[in-house]
Amino acid sequence: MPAGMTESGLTRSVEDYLKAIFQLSHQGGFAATRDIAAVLDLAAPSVSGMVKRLSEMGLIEHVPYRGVQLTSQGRRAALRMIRRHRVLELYLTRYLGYDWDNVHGEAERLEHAVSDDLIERMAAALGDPRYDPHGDPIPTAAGDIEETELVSVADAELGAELELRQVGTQDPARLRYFAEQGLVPGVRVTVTDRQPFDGPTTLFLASSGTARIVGRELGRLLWCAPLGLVEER
Amino acid sequence: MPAGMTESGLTRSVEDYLKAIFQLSHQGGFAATRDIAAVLDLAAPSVSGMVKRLSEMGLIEHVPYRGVQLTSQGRRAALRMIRRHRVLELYLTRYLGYDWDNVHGEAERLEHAVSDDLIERMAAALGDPRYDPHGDPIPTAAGDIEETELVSVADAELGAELELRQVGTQDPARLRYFAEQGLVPGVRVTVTDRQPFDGPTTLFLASSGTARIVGRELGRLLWCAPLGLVEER
DNA sequence: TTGCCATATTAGGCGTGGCTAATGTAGCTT
DNA sequence: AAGCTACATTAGCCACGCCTAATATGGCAA
Repeated sequence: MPAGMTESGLTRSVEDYLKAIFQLSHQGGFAATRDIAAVLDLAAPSVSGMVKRLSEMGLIEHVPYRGVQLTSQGRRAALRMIRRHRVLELYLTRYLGYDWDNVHGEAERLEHAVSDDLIERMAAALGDPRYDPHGDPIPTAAGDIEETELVSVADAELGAELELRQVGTQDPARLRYFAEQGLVPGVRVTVTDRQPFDGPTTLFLASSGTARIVGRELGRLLWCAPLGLVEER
Repeated sequence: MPAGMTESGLTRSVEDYLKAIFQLSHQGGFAATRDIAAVLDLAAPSVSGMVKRLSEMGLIEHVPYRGVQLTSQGRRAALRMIRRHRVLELYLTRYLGYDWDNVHGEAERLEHAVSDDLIERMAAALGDPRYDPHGDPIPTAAGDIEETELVSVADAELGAELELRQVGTQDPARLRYFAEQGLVPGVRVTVTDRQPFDGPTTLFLASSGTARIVGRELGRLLWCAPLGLVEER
């Protein structure tokens, strides 16, 4: 086996591209070259070059000047990386004293180095978890991932009773702020108010009996399920 | 910071070379190009090329046609990698169900990816351990390593009472065999016999009251301290 | 002393994965 | 319909880290 490869037979770079493309083509669409470049912090021509290689490897479909889409093989590899990342985040948080705001970078590097065997040992130690510390679903070892319809706090209807499910950022400062505000996965909130012109949303937290005002930018990071429709998790 | 680098600012390759050179120049001497190549499973010219770079980086001294030696900076970097490797081996063994015969490869890949922070968290969880699962001393975070005079079973004097301290192989088959035979660090043995012409050594195991016959090749892998001079560890 | 042989080095090449500068293309706007 | 602009691609470059083939060196043996 050639050098520079991880257990999957792919390079670290390839693994990072696939993960980025997966996240960008979330709703079935195409991922644009410049968006991939932005996510990975690379120059656009570097992405063009890699796109060519990934496409020759059968991991993506490339429509010139349109963007790329994962093939089923590429999707499988991407989900594998996401499983690794999320299992690592949860393990580090649960057993090694990491917090949800500083665990991302460590998992980002480890996800390329650990064996599948180690990931499964960690998952077993964690009791085959379904969600990572940010509430994101952990794909199964078989490559299935839960897809739930969620609504962001910024878009939720007035009066809606919601359960906060996922916090969609890895920015440490924002995560620390959310934690301070008690805005963590599992919390139940009611949307009591929203200012006009895309203004901030006011939430009532059932548990603490207090209110929170959440601006547009942060509100878009807080993903909720309508209460009442809440399945057990 | 340029790409392809680990937390130390060195590449994976560089880290591997330094570790190999450290282990080869164990007793203060020079490490030869071909020995480095053999340890890392590379062609000799690849090593010549890297030697040039390492030497320009100030990590080694190179005497052409003689070999290389670590500078103090190189030694520090090598000991850091050895600490990482050994802490990882012990952590994986203690907490994630690995055995001493299958933990090496996993640690070998992780040692390049984990942060110093994570290593220190693991070390803390383990109670600042001094020895890895094979009995090898773990360098401190400050870069000090215990140096003990040990004698191999193959060279030990007849009648000597010894404590087995280190098992000097990573070969799974040999390690499993040693474990089956009860030849693990901490065990006390007496050298009761040795066949002539570099023949096998017979050991008496105090704990089980049984004898073991150990051939030359394996005997050289079992490193012992004379009993009586045994400091607490 | 001269060869020979093991070892080391130099020469030249390749794949990966970045970069900048130059060029092409699609789609909106006037 | 023409042109502008944002985006994508191609061209050409570089560092890293490996390789094989060719050459140099040092030490032992005849």
